Amino acid sequence: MEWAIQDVARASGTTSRALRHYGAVGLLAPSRVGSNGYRYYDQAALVRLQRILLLRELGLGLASIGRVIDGQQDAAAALRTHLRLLEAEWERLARQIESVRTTLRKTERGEQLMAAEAFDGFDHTQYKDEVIERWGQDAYDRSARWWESQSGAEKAAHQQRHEDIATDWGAANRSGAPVDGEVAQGIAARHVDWLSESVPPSKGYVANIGDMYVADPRFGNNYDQHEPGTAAYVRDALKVYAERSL
Amino acid sequence: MEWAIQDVARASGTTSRALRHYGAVGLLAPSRVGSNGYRYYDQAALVRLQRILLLRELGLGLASIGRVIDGQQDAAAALRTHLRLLEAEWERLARQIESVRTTLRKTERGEQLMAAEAFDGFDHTQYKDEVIERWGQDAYDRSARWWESQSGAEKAAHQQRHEDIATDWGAANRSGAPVDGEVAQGIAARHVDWLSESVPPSKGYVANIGDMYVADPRFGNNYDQHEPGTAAYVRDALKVYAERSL
DNA sequence: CCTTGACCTTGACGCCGCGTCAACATCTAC
DNA sequence: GTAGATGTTGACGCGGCGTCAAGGTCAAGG
Repeated sequence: MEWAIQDVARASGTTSRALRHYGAVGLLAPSRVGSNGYRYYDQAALVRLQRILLLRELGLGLASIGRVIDGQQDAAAALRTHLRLLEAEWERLARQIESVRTTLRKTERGEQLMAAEAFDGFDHTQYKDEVIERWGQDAYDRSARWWESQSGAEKAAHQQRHEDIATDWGAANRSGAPVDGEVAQGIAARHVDWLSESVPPSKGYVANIGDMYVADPRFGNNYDQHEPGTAAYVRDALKVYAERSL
Repeated sequence: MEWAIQDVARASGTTSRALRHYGAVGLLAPSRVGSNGYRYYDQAALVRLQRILLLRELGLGLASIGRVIDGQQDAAAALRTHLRLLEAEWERLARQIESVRTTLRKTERGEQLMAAEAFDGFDHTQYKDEVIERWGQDAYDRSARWWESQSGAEKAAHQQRHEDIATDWGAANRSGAPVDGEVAQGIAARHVDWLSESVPPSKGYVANIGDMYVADPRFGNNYDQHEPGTAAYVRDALKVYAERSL
């Protein structure tokens, strides 16, 4: 007993195009191909198709399905792997939905949160892992809570202050002012003051954050863009400031 | 102040490839292009980029982002539409995850649910609308509940019984046995008995279901594949049986 | 001046699972 | 014979870039 492609498609709830596709990728070959090129499927092919469609409904990719069906991979193992992927995606979606809801609420309240919050290289979510690794979970949590509590305008102001400080760092470096001189130490004081808006800065924190500016170009560029080598200059000036004044 | 593409990429947490892509699709043009073809971005471009990335993090497509940013579409409206999509997808994923978990449990218990539950052309979900239209909502609900309550093995057995009956219908038709004769009516009795597994068959139901076998090839093929014209044969035999015995 | 290495360009394919024409051959029924 | 349903292969499209490929440009150092 055999069926034409359209019969199979209707019986299985898929399409003839999909069946041809499965043939093309070597997932399901017709049991017979007529001299006219027509594809015919027998009972065995239907069973195989059914297994394919079952796994596909679960969201597996055609490649995995092929491996499972041909016995090259354990079905349970494939499903477990797949399940983890699905769950991760599901959680990602949940977070995204929350973000959209929040953003929607804010825009409806008329907030212009998409305005001019220029990049500051200190995005409190983007570098989450690094921040936690270096200063611990609480520091991150406090910082994140603080950041979340700010309005768009407050965030923008905060970043503007930093932008000004970075510009001054660049100018100081360009002018050749010594890192332990009055100019540099004055900027360092403002820098620490700026830092204290989000996190109460300890001596060790201030002394070491400069290393990160130098080591990590994602942070350092904020300074080096004004004048090359400024990140290192900032690092040294902050170390001096931490020793002297904290 | 302007920045080279790589600087912008690092500062914004994206890639130069993406920036070129945004340029190519008209989403974000560089503020200046050098005579050497190099792209440079100024503050305004950065602000625009930031809005792009914000919306992209929320999962919006580049096309929508373009419309929103260029003020051709209300941001709130776009976000609401998008939110509905996300929520639908989220629920779909949740259902899929449940399916995978169920399937995984079964395969781990050793059940061969991917085995030979061949298509029967009577899939209780596939033809939902038709079934409801012909026999009403309750009939469908009852049938669906019954079907759902069956295990894989029970479903397979149910379908195997039908497969046997269909084979016999084909043989009876081929042999030329009269539809009101002993052979055909015997098969009709088994057929009705089989039907009663899922739905208590009324006289009218039995008398008319044969019409559907003939009218709808998706159903009729199950019989005609054994011997052409068997669907009509079954229809006639069932009509006689309904009159005489129900 | 030359090299090295980092960075820039355009162009094009790949991914994933088919949907959707297009252009043409074949089967079925009247 | 002819219409209409159904079959074939071939190729593009989708979304958002990643990832070569092949080559031009620039700053720094010898």
